Amino acid sequence: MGHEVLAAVLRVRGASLQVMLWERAREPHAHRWSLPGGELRVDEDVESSIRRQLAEKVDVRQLSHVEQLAVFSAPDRVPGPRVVATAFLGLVPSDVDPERPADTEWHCVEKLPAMAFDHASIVDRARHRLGSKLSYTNVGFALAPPEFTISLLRDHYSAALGYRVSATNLQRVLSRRLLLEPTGGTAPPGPSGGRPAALFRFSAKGIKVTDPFAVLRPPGSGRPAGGSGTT
Amino acid sequence: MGHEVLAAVLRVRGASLQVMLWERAREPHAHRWSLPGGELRVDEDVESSIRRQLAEKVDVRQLSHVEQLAVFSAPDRVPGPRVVATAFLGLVPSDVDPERPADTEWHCVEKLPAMAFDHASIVDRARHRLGSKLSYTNVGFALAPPEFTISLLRDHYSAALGYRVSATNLQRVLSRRLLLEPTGGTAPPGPSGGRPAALFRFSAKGIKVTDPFAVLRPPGSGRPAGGSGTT
DNA sequence: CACGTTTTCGACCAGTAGGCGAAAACCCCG
DNA sequence: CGGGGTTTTCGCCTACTGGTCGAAAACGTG
Repeated sequence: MGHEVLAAVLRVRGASLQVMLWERAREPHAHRWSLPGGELRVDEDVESSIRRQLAEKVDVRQLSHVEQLAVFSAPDRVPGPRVVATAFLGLVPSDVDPERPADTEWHCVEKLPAMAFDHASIVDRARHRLGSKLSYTNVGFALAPPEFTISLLRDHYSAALGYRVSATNLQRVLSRRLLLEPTGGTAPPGPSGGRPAALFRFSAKGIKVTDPFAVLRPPGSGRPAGGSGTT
Repeated sequence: MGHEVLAAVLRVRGASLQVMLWERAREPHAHRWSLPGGELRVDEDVESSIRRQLAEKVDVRQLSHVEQLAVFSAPDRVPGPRVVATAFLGLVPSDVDPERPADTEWHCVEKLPAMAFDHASIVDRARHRLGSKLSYTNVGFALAPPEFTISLLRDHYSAALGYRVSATNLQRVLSRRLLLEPTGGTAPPGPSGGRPAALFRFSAKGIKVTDPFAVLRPPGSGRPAGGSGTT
């Protein structure tokens, strides 16, 4: 029974969320688009494996986030011999455009091309996971450059979530979690003028929220923003 | 490369959270305790597989919740040929005590016995996941009988979370999500008297929260308890 | 220098959870 | 049968959160 690793690598481009896809040259499912990945080797765990395989497509240093998504194991998910897949979610900041082989391209997740095997459902799962985690973790910073304006961050959140978010709110929420640190610099205003935006960076001093907030907290532990995220 | 499925099946007993373990009779790791599970067959997906394998230990109808946890894939996680494991989290209500084979026993998660392979870390992961999901989903009901008092529910939450929760708060939080439905009946008071507690059941009319709340919501969507849990 | 544009900030409101403390409902005992 | 102990239940208050709105700040352009 084979085991493969696959990754839905997402990034924000303009106002849309994109996923990195790879056009299959060979049968089965030739000319359909698939997720990067490949067979798990005997001497590596799944995370090492996906990082190794992604390195062929993008510079791994540019991957700002990698996490396990789920196992896809329907017996007939690929034709031929049985293959179980461990799927990952990967994120790339919006300021880098990694060199990539000619057979890979970024596609908007809203209108995916003809996808191979069950890869469309993996992309869906990745979108959903990203959307869920955006609000209660700090993975949002994995989508943005090291220095960014609140407007840019808002646009990224909007693209990933699929609905408009308010810059006022976003800034306040993140500030309360001590995640925003002003760099002092400002970004030049756009061609139509406007007040120059202040630049921020992600503050490592902040609350690192990996897991959801506990709604039911230990007694006397203050409020959510007081920092009760486990880890 | 082999693939196995394993489950950390948890339940609350009194004030402690327990996990179902199985004592290995054969080498390797004979007499150490391990999680139920076994090899994935070629004609089943991982979830079907874990349900089938758990059926040998407990009545599957008593499993109130099953979900994928993570893949454990360190090359040397088990001696001998490579085996990748898909781990699950399972929950059993506290009112049933399934008949079980003589070689399986419930152990308090606080003081686990000598565990086989990497199973201790899987139990840890399961505890952590349950704790996280308790507050923002309704998996809490999977730990309780179909009819329960608020005090019982509070005790279960306390056991699973590892800290005291207030019954007042718990009731209010769950009520706001429309998850509590009074049955009308009352439970007899304990041996030391006291006001009889009202019985509740889990209301299917309520907000089914599977994913975390969105802290940043679409505009004009009201408040968290207004029901913005995705799905 | 008035105007449009974009960012930033402050104020207000509704809703949420945490923390009491009092009242209700029961048992037991004298 | 009434008082004391026990447990549940309910109401009130506070702190804090996120959503919304509008005004002020800071820039370019005509």
